[in-house]
Amino acid sequence: MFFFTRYPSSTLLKTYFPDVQFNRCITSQLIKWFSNFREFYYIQMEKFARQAILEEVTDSKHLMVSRDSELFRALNMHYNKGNDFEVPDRFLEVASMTLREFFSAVRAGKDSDPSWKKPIYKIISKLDSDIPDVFKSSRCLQELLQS
DNA sequence: AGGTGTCCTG
DNA sequence: CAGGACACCT
Repeated sequence: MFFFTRYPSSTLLKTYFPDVQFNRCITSQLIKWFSNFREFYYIQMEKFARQAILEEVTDSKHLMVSRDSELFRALNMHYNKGNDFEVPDRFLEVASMTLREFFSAVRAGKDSDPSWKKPIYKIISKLDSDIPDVFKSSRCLQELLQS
């Protein structure tokens, strides 16, 4: 689901787990998961952005996340270990945008500001997509089991 | 006060 | 990932 939405609301999550009785604990745990997912995501982005700068990449236009890039491998291994899901193109676009944001921010020296990542987070939070209905837990589990 | 997000830690 | 502290918002 993270491939589609990085900042899901609790209400959205609830609609995707219709067979789960949500309480404060379960809800906050799910929210926590996505928070952890984001942390990993942004850490990777910063790492590869800084690496690109060290490699003296100049044009951020050529900076993108493709399915055969190292960054994609790291992300896919983390969120989709068994390759159970086909990663949507939209995610690659968002990832590429994130990478470029980090790249230009670091290159501009904005990382001296303690809260330099906040603006990037805000941009990325606007890029969430809808989650396909296939992910609604019951059906999703069935498909995983038969594959 | 309770929900949410981040940072830091293990 | 989970736990906990902390800030921010409602």
